[in-house]
Amino acid sequence: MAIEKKIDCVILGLLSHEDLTGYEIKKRMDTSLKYFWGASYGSIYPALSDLVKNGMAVKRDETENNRHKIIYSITQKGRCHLKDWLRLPAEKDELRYETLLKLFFGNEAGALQAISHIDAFEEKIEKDLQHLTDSADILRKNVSSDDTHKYYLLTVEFGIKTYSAYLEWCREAKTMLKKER
Amino acid sequence: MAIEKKIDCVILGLLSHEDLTGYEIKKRMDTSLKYFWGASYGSIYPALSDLVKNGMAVKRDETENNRHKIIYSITQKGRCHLKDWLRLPAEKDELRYETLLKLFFGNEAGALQAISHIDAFEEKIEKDLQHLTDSADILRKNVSSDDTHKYYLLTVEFGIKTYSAYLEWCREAKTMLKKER
DNA sequence: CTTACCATGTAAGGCGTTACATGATTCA
DNA sequence: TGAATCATGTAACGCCTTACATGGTAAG
Repeated sequence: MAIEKKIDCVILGLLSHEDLTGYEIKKRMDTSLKYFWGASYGSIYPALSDLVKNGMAVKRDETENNRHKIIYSITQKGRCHLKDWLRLPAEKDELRYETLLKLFFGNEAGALQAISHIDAFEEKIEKDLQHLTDSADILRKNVSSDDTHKYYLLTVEFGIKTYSAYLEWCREAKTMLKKER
Repeated sequence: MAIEKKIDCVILGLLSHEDLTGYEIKKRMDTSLKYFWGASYGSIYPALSDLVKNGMAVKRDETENNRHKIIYSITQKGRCHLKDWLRLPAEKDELRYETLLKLFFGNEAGALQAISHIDAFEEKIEKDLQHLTDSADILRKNVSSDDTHKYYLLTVEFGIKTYSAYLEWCREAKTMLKKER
């Protein structure tokens, strides 16, 4: 099993904090990680099976108020694997913004349409920024109690910084487009 | 042929400016578009075939100083398709930063390692920012002559804004990590 | 009683990269 | 003469998403 498969490493990373079910892992992806990494059930559950098969994690069945769960824990081998991967330099930081793509070809459609794409983008970013700011407030209160919060906060602050820059750009871009029409 | 296939729309967008060969399209992807969209030959050439098959583009063979080329042009139908796609709201703006992922799990590896990931990230961003700044300077000089430059400049300014924010974050994040060790 | 959430998975198919294969020309 | 660039393509493979399939529980 090579080191490169990202989904495995992400899951191991989450399991290194705490034991989790596949469902809970998905929730983490949709909240804490969603701004810079995503994954669906269709990749999470098979990855969990592989992890167990390769001795990186173990699973146990539990029933809580008649509800069946499969809880995964990281093994020593899994922790080593995670550490090896964390040591390697990041190889791919990539951004795919359809909004920018549409803007790039903006002359084909005109300034009004470009502005409406920017408006939609701005609205989404504003909402997400609010959410990030809330997260940061909560994290700052707990940052001393748990070291994992410190690193989580760092990624949230990355989001806040960049999303604020996006908003600045939105305003300037729209001003430019309105002026030159 | 549905509207959704991105690679087709990107190629049509490029062809809406000028006739191009597959090779030249790849070059555009690696320069003007690389900060927010990427594509390899393995997706470009098949897409070009499909585009011709569907009447969105036409190709012609040419020989320039004994060098064989296949030059593609957009058709009226292709232009309509492009415009239809440009009208639709952008559905996916997504970022996948392995650096942030590794940072998120930073407590497993420690502050020193986190800092070295940030250093690598910072170095790459600084280089790219320089390149973006150079592009912006050139574009600003030509922005009045050609409307397509205006929109190109907008995306470059997006890059400059966000990359500058990244650098600010890098410095703050490192300060935080060094202080708390 | 029905909507939302908890919970686990599979199958088909899409999309794209990497690596390979080939060959000409230009420049040092 | 050898490296870089121009130029076109294919095949294998990997990875992931979407949609489907199933069923329990909590809350309103």
